[in-house]
Amino acid sequence: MPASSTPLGHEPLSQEALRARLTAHGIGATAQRLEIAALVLSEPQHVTAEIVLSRLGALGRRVSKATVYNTLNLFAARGLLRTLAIDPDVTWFDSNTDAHFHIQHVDSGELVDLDPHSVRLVGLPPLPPGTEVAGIEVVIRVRAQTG
Amino acid sequence: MPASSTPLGHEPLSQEALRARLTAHGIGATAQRLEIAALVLSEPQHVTAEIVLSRLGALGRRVSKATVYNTLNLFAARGLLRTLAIDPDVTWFDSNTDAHFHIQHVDSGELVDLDPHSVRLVGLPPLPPGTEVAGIEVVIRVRAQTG
DNA sequence: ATATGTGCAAATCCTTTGCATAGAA
DNA sequence: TTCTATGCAAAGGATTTGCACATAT
Repeated sequence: MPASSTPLGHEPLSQEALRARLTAHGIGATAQRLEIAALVLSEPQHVTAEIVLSRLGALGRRVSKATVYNTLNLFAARGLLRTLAIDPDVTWFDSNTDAHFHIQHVDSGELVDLDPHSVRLVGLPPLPPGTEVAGIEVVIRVRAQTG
Repeated sequence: MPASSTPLGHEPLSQEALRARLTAHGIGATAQRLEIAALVLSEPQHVTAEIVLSRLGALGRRVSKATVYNTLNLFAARGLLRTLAIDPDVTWFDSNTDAHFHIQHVDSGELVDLDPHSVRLVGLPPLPPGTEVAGIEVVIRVRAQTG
């Protein structure tokens, strides 16, 4: 576990800081990974592989789709990102790894963080014997008001 | 599956009752739909298209994969089932349409209802303006205890 | 008859994978 | 070197779709 370079972990990060962050997580700092890290880790956000790919394209950086998927999955495995398994259509990656919940617009798929202080999960559910919590996800799906 | 309780609409259903239920929801009562309804609506449970397909096969009923998907989606659209969009690998359909949350085993994918009385969501999240709640999903993912 | 539903196969879409090449230690 | 990462295209798996045939009212 790192915790060395960035207190909150989401300040605009220098190339050096990014490299240190990857290294601290046991991730080799390649050009492509640094590009993706710069896009994704600089501030809390929700991204899909497709989004990362298009942003890279907009910046003129050419990174293959396979590498984007590999990198996002690697970051998630090493704790730099959190995988959100709440959308059947696409895998979302969250650069905010703190415990928090989400609002999703069902029409656009867009995700928004839920204010951690506004909603709370109360009560200890009886877990199946021999199991432990791997993660908790709360999604409030919203749509445009009808009528 | 021990039916310790019997939520609304989950009594063992006769062919007549099933037909009436479909008709009441504006669904034409075809042979295939009745087969699937008998399997799925008779008691609260979580199923995937694949599960329904294999159960039908085990009973010697031949229903095409396309029809199983069409039927489950139709049932969900008409309110007989609830779609659970919490598993990136597969779409789960829940024949318990009452508000409740879930525990999922990350290894097997298996879903279990969370006792509605043990866990509660507290606090009103500020919804994006012009939106209304379409649904709320809470998933507690568990895994086999390590160590 | 006339509108609907079913089944098969092909098509889609997201994601992963195999393998040859390129880069880093 | 020697190990690891990248890129391309193909593979994979769940779900949808087009269309001809069958069914129901």
